[in-house]
Amino acid sequence: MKSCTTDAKGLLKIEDQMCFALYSTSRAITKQYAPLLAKLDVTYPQYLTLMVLWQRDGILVQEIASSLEIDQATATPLIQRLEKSGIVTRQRSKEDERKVQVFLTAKGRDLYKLALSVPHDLGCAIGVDDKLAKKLIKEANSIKRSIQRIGSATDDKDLDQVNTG
Amino acid sequence: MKSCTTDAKGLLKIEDQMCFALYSTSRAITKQYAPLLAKLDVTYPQYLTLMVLWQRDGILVQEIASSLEIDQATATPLIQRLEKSGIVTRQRSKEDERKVQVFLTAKGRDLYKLALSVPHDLGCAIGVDDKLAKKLIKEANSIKRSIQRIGSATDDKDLDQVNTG
DNA sequence: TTACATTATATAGCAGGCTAATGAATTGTG
DNA sequence: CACAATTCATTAGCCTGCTATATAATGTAA
Repeated sequence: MKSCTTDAKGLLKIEDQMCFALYSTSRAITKQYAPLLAKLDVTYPQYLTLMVLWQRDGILVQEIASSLEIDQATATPLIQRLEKSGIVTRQRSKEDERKVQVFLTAKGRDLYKLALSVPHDLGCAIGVDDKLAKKLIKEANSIKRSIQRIGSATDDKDLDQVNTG
Repeated sequence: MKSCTTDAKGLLKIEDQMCFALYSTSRAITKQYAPLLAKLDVTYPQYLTLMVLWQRDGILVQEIASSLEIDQATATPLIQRLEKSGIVTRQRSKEDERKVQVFLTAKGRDLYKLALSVPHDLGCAIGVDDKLAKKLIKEANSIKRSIQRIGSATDDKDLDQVNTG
């Protein structure tokens, strides 16, 4: 009788896990980005970094990290690689020497024109209609808000739960 | 006039990107898993691997890879780390020496009992109701299907698109 | 049966991700 | 002012992920 050490009842199935659905789908889409971003010679996280810089050039390492919702220690080498590619430059702030500002180079600014076709091309590659995309963004954001809400509730008292795995 | 090299019109904003929403949300949830899985002394991908093995012990490396929707070259070292932790054993198949079967050890089987509380505890940590979770799984799966559909359509002729970024 | 393709796994090299620890600059406080 | 705490960035060490390549076993065709 192995019923205690195997999942005969199917209580822990990978295809029922919300996190797995998001994790595998985001990787599937990222894989579709790859050939498009290859034309700009950047990776997906580097592309996200550029998006932020095209909005606000000269922002700090920490601001890029929080925009991408990644750790600062992940952002530093990411930006260093962009610097090595000649897409950005880094420069210590004069007012506060702890801070490092990230600036687009001419090459980095020029990539913007190439990037403009990426969303359209990706739409072709994944064939997802705009309505579903917007709905998913909304739902994903509501999950992140919920996590933040619970996480900040140091006094976690009456938090009831469900099996959302 | 920098309007050609910066995104004044907001055409490429990170918060409008569906892929970013999935990518950042999946990492946010994975971070909530970490303390729960620390009790089993496994990572999230290792936990997914265990889920598959609790369903079908003794399956091949390639079967684990396809279940997790990761590359086979990612699966091998993942399984090797589980082996080093004493959670699984690997063994060349007798009938076909190319194949490697992965078996749970007693320790690996025992972890199942501990894992049973993970979905509940994660629900507490992220506070997402079951209905939303199921909806997201469905939507994510429909995206993956759409990608497969287009990807397999070598004769991609009349595929119209949208900006789903 | 030799030759060639295919299959299954493993390895190498690179780019993220994370936590933890380090270092340098700034801020806050007694 | 001095010293502690904080802040910002970097580095180190680990675990994913990927592509490309290698290696061995199997399948297939001439």
